[in-house]
Amino acid sequence: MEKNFYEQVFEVARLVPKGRVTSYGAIAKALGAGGSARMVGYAMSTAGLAQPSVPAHRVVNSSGLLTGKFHFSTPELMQQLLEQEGVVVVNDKIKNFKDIFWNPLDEL
DNA sequence: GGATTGACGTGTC
DNA sequence: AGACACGCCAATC
Repeated sequence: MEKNFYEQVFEVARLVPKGRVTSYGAIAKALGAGGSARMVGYAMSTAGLAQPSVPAHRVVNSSGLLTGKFHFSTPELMQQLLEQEGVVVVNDKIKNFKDIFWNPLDEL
């Protein structure tokens, strides 16, 4: 552990390619945190304060639901950003989530 | 330094 | 299918 847990989370979150999404649990696992998926989400809450903007909109829960959209400037921002990248969002949930899901472990 | 918290995950009812 | 409960682990108060 040379970096803080937060920084590691931010790092992985920034690695998410455009038009793709990942889940908190996947990131946690990629960091070796395993079941500490909550920490990932918690870290993301500070992502807004992180200097290199973190694409938190590309990170959703395992169901592909935009759980953290309320933490953005505006709840609509998250969905808008995703749609901008070609991600289809329906009813606050990502369509074809499994299809566009980006696994950090696949890159790491 | 103990208790609380939390943008989660999985399993049950 | 929707709601509820418990578990995990680190940061913050």
